[in-house]
Amino acid sequence: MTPFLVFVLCFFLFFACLLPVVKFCYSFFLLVPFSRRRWGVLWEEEKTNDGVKWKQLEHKGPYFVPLYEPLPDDVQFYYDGKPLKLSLATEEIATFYAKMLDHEYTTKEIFQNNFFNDWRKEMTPQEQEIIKQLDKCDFKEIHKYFVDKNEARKALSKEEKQKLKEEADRIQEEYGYCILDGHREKIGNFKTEPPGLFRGRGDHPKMGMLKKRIMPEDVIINCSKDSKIPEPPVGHKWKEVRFDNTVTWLASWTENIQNSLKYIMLNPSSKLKGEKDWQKFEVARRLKDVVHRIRAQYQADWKSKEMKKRQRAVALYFIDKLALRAGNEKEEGETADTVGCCSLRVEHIKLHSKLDGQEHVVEFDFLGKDSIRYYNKVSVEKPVFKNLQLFMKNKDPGDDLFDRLSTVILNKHLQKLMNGLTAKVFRTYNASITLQEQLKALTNPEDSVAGKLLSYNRANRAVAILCNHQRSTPKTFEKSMQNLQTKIDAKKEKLEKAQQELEEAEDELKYKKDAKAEANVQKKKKLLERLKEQLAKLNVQATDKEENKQIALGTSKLNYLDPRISIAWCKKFGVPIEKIFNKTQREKFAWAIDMTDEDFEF
DNA sequence: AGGATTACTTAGGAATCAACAG
DNA sequence: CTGTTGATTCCTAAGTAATCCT
Repeated sequence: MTPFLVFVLCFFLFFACLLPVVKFCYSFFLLVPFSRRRWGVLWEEEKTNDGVKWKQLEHKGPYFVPLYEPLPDDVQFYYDGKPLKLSLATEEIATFYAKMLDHEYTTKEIFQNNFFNDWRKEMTPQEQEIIKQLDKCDFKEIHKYFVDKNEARKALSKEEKQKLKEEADRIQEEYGYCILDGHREKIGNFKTEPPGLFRGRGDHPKMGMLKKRIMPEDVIINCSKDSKIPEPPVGHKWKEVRFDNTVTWLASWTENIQNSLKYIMLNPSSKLKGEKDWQKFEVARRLKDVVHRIRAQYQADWKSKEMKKRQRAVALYFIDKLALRAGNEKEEGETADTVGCCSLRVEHIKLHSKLDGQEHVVEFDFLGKDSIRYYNKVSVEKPVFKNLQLFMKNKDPGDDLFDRLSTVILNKHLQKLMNGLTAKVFRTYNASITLQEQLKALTNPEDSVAGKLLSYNRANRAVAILCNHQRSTPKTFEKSMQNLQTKIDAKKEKLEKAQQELEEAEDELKYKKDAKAEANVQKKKKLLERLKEQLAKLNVQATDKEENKQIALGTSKLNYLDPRISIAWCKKFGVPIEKIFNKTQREKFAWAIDMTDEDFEF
């Protein structure tokens, strides 16, 4: 080897070794100050290594919720009027039911039956012999015990509460964080789910079933090979320890109700989740560029010779226009009967050639995710209407509306139209674009901050309505509305009084033009102005509240609205970001707060 | 190809916390 | 200071969609 070659080799080796150092320094000294770029660079980096989500992952495993503490001897369970001492396992399950006694769930037959079935399975043979009917079980004393215990906890002294808080903080500190690629990151759900009775939403066939306690033997740990592997609690073992860096979860277990997996994952504030979130909105922005083409195509497909294509085109139209969910098929009898677009049945829509002065109206009425009702009357294009008539012909109410379509077929089609496009992207896209348009239309630059916030909430509300994000009217709604009205009335009265006083003061000024009278007029004027402002603010509040009664704004804000739209709006109109994003939201959207200027356009 | 499994996002309600009025 | 109320945080169920498996 010639000295020259050796030199060249050393030269390259030297720089190869230096590369990580250079990279580190670069990111440290250059990118941190210009943090706007940080996310961009990181994303670029991630794209190159396919499937690998991290290089280093170290954590302590899940925090296991405390074991069951038996009831004191004087708290009794009664069967058929007679006290009955239960075995520990049976007693624990009894407490699950007892705790829920004043919840609506326990009045439902399915809940009762499922509970009783599962409970009996865990009883000793002797208990099984005695306890044969749920309605002979008396849990009242146990119920009262827990109610009292709750009260007692609330009534604890400041110091005692502080102590409990400190203990919780200690657990959070120990189990609530992990090390991911050298950064300490917050974990989302670091505790195992406690045992209890399954609370499904809507008409769930499994409500009331026993949700078993998770033990270390059920848990799979995922971490990096060279990290400090978490210790299972003493006397226990993990089900498995694996080192899979193509997934983002830290631990998982199989839940016994649906036999599905549960995961311990990172908090939304983490870099990993933030990048994913950002990516999601970038995909939606790409849809913006091609959506016109896609719309033109599905409109053309309404007239296709193939039934399959027509169904696809009509379904996509619904997903686009009404922001419906995709609607995967689900196993019958395992979950509540809910549907999305592709799984709509004939019974879920009604067709009206004419309704309330509109033509070709489709009336939707079905239960969607979480058994939330979707009810809407929409006037559609004539070909859509004709197609729906065709799809419904010779079908029973319980038949699929789109019998030749599934989410898999639809998504395969979408994938061809745009890289990364799936049905749910339309929801993200339509939500974000609606917010941007509504903000443009509703914001008045002359308004006060409070007025601008009302506009923001209204824009947010338009999105929530589009996405059908509902909530049950808060229990205290009527009362708090009344309180607000009382306040408004009081303010009005004050205002009238101030008005009168001002007039009087002005009269007096006309009468004796001295400095004192002049000052008085000015004072009264100021007071009047202030009261007017306060009244306006209260009225705004009342409007906002009423309009928000059954609408949940949080879900769209957290999941569908590109935070950069909101941040740009704040910057443009001088509204502090804290007014629209609370602490958690600011943490989740740190990536966006970092990179957004006032001229950002979705 | 298509059903099953896995991984991850989205969702509303309950529990808890903080702010405010009385 | 204390109880009420609204806001925030926690919890975990219920979706979507990718991937695995046969």
